[in-house]
Amino acid sequence: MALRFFNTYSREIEEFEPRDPAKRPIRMYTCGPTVYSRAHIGNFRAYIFEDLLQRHLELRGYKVHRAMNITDVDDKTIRGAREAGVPLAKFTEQFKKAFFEDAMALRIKRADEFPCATDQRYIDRMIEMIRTLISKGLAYQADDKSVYFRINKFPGYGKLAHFDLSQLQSTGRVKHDEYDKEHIGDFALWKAWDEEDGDVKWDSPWGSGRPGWHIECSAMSTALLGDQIDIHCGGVDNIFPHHEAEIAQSEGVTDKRFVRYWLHCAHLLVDGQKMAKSLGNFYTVPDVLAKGYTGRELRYALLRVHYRVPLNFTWEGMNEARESLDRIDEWLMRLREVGEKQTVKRPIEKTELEEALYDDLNISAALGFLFESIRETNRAMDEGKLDAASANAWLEWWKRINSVLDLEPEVEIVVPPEVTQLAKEREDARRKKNWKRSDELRERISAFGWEVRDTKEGPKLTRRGAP
RNA sequence: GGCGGGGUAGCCAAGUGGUAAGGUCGCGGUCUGCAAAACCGCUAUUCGCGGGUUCGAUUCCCGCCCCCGCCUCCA
Repeated sequence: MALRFFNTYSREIEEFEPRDPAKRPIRMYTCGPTVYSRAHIGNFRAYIFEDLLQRHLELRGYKVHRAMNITDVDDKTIRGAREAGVPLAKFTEQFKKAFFEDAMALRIKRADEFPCATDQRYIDRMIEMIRTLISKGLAYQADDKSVYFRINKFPGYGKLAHFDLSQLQSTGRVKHDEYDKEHIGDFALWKAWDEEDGDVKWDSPWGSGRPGWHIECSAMSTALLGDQIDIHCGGVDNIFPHHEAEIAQSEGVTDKRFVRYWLHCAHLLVDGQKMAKSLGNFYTVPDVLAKGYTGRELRYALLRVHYRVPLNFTWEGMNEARESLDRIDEWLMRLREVGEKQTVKRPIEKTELEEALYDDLNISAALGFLFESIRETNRAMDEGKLDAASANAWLEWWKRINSVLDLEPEVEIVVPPEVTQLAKEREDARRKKNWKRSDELRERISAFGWEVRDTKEGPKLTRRGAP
């Protein structure tokens, strides 16, 4: 079955054909965080989508080489550092660290490369690219000493966003220096130093300054992945201007098609509104963990809705995530019990879940199949009709599936001695049919976060909301 | 104004030209001392609204309404 993705460029679902699948890995570039504050869970929705995409490609047998940039110089990082009274690098360091912590909590696979915009290697490359753009007439230095991209000289500008440049309206979000630019839509490649930048500056043929926002991605992606990359992802808000500008810069320099497939993730909403720092309606990963949820639960909550559909974040949704995961956990435990005695392992031949993902990562259909399978195998186990070999076959299947979803609970959690002791006392009480004491002890066990279940094989302790 | 995304049960959410997956919640049942877990049953005569095409539309076409996003440094 063919792998298909919705390409923002064409606005159509297209069959995925990597540029050169035989000779080299798929080249994937994903827009990463701007490290001026801790990323919020809306940012992480995009990173989880990219994680799902990469893992799914790998399950399919592709090798993936992925780069994720870290923007560690821009207006906001400079302002933050100034306000904190620390050097830029020191200011951004804490948020880089936080980003990796949060990504790990959400089980996001590390990219192969995490280039930083302030790396001299990339600054040099940006300067080189800007030089080329100027020599081709695609860029110019204005009176304010900054260098701008001349969008009127690049005919394709606006094609990704499907914008007609004459229709552009200012939202007032960004201050325009209209006197200096030839066209209001011209964007900065190199920003001339000004006082507010303090000691944040690099030398260039156009004087001291710093890179514009978009050029870093063009420089780092082409430096690490080559002139032409297979997949480029980000949030929908990056379509314009950021990715549009990247196309203009990269293709302006190389004269080659920059990206084959543009994939964009819809926003995470709160109360029906986009989650954003500027609106103040955001949660960070630690905020969610502080409410008692695990990274795994948040991962599930952000993963379970198709990436192109806006997802409204709610605590009710977090609870649904918890309950759904508990269902999966219970199922795995039962399968392991049934499969224990049998060692021959061969996955069950079920491809529905993977096929759902082939269809533009249809995660909802995929999870639908997972839960249907869970119900069917649970029924078979209830009836004693699932043999050890089949249980193991399902476990092997799950192992494959879980390499994409990564939703399995952490290693077996050891039951604390206090809980074991309470469970023992409860069994004594139950033997004496002292139900009142038995129920009290169940309550006390529950207070430790554990649940005791009386099964035919005796009492069993399980942990609710496992990490 | 331009360009997108979305509107399917209390909530979340797939899907198809032939009469609606799954999750969660709720109710009833089996099991249990009682529970829990699991399973069984019930829960949208209906897919934003109005037309059209069709034997048949939630699905295709036209018009309209509502929500969200982007329109030059937001994932």
